[in-house]
Amino acid sequence: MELDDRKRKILLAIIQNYQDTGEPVGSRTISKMNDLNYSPATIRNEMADLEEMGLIVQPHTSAGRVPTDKGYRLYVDHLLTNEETGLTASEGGQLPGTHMEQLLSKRMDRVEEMLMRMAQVLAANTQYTTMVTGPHYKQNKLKFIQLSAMGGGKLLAVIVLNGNIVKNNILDIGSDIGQEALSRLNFCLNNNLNGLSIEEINLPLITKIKDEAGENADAAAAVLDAVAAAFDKEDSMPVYTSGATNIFKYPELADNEKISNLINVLEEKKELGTALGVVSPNGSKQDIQVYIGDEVPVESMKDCSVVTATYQMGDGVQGKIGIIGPRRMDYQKVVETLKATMNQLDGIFKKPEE
Amino acid sequence: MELDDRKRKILLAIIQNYQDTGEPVGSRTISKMNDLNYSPATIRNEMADLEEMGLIVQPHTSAGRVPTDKGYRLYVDHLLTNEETGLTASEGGQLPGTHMEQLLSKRMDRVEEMLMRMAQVLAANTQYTTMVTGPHYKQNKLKFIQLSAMGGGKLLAVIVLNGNIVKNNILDIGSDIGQEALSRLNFCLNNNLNGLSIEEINLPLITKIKDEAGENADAAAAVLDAVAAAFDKEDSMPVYTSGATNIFKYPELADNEKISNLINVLEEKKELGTALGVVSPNGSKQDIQVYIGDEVPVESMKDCSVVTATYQMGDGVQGKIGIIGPRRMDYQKVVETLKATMNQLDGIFKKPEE
DNA sequence: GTTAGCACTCAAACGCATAGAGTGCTAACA
DNA sequence: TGTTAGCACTCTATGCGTTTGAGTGCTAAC
Repeated sequence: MELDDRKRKILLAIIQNYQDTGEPVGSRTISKMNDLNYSPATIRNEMADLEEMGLIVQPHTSAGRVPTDKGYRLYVDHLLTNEETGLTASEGGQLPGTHMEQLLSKRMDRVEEMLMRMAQVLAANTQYTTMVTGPHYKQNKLKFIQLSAMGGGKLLAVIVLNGNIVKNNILDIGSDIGQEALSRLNFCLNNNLNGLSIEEINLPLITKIKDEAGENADAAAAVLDAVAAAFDKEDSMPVYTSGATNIFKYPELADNEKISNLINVLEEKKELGTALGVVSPNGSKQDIQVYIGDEVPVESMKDCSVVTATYQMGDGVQGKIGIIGPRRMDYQKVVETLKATMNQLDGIFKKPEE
Repeated sequence: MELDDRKRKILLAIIQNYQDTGEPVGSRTISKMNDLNYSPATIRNEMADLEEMGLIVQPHTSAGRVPTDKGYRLYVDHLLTNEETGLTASEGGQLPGTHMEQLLSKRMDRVEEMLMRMAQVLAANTQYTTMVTGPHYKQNKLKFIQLSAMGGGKLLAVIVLNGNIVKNNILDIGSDIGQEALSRLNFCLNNNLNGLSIEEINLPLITKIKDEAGENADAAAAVLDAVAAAFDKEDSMPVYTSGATNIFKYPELADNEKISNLINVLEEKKELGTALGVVSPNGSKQDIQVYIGDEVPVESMKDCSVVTATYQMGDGVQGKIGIIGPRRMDYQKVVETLKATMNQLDGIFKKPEE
């Protein structure tokens, strides 16, 4: 069966109406809309066709129609490829970037705090739940290491990776090292390791470093362990969430067990990496992905939809932002908000780098 | 009216029964218990007295009795002052410290991760919600500062406070400083500041440092700002939570709006400091506090009870652990679990310090 | 002081009728 | 041939009266 123009219009009308109300949409409602001057009976015939095509369903025999995942997919694909469609602009309310602009222009030095705030603002603006991963490096390299004596046989190793990702490690090396020996060890490590990726730190190099370190070989080994840990991806991928309680606003998600599962995933931050998907190695700038219902790769989110975007921080550092809402999420608004946010982020991170 | 022994026994029986079931307790239920061989009518008379004393109430005329906050308070005070009361030991299930022992014996170097895990284990063991503050210093002092050049006019300032609390700050100072000048600045700052508390860094000292820094006075000022930020308490008090979804298990908290508010507070971590109370300056070792219902200082937790404990990490560093559950929380189990946890923490942090 | 008995209360559960939104089908119409 | 009015039918949600049962307070007897 063919999806002609009238059918498409009706599908769109159903989706829009369902987005607003959350209730199944009947033929009479559609027939009363301005641009569709047909009787309910005609609409009903078309609806029967749309149902046959798997784009809408009835929750029960005598109810209106609700879009299926397939129906939403059609709508979203249409939305993403063809920007200025017959869809009305996201109606009024808060302008997507209003608060965001002030927030981002502050240019906080603590990137993490900024990301947290960003999650909060996005959640408040969209009324959905937001998750943001910390910055993540494509192909990470060691910038430099700084060792300091802490007394009590402890050594502070500050490890800085490309993209200014800083990791602290307090190492217990048994006994204190003299100031001069520490300087030498510091120099030795930096001399041998700076600019290398984790793969380039191989056994011969490690042996060489231990040789050069002499009596402080143990300390050198401890620092190398810390370096390995600093490169560990899991570790360097914190996820910030905000607006988890927004899901209470959508009655179709109101099942207590489901809410509980979802909030649990958000709190324990276990599967959020999966939900956000992999950062595509050579992804385009605004790599916006939409997962609808069952398409979401996390079990407890299969009643929701998730929209993700990749942010670029210059210098090859990037991360992901995800917005979780009900299936009947306002995809248009969310996609627009994400695009605007990405643009602003780009502007801020590009300028001061030059 | 006097609270004689029989009345106390009946109150205890009501509390225990209500803890198990969450339902109002009737006179017949109490009368069937082993150690109270009285007819329901007798029990009813006593119950009427207990109600008059404000220790129990009826949710409605023809319902059983439920303990009031005042009733719980009596019970908890009794529990805390007089350890080995007629109360049966916390019955079976998971031995409080089982997993905790393995966890803590690992002695992770990353204290924060350990605290997060601790929150998780406590939540799993108790089936309540847990919050843990990061380590917090009573009267904090600067241990040392380490400056490193990062290129691009950026400076990495690593600030270490007493108790090995490490803060990173990337400072933008406009133009790079030469290696030698940086060494001098580093020495100057450490020479003047090490061992001082925030109050001791006063204007004359700041002027002196700027003088000594000479042309790098701006950079010195930036570092001093970073030091002030490092001392900022709000900033150094992360709160980890776990088991937020455990509240779904208790039907008396099942009101969606209340759950939403509570989870929101837990997620945004706003008022958790208030909920955990102030760390008492000269508190005893295991400073266990119980807040029942309306006693909890946070609005959205007034339907819950909160039990807090102070943990000591040696060297004057301490923090707070809080457990949030329904009013009918198993106070005995929670208090015991917390005490056991505190003891284990003490053992671990004391030993390697000597 | 304790207990049996009884009338009373109230929330929750149940059954049942009703309203109303919406459908599919058929037949008539342009 | 596409569109529409009309109608019988379906199914959920709502409201309402009834019943059930747990529990109480009071009184009178032990």
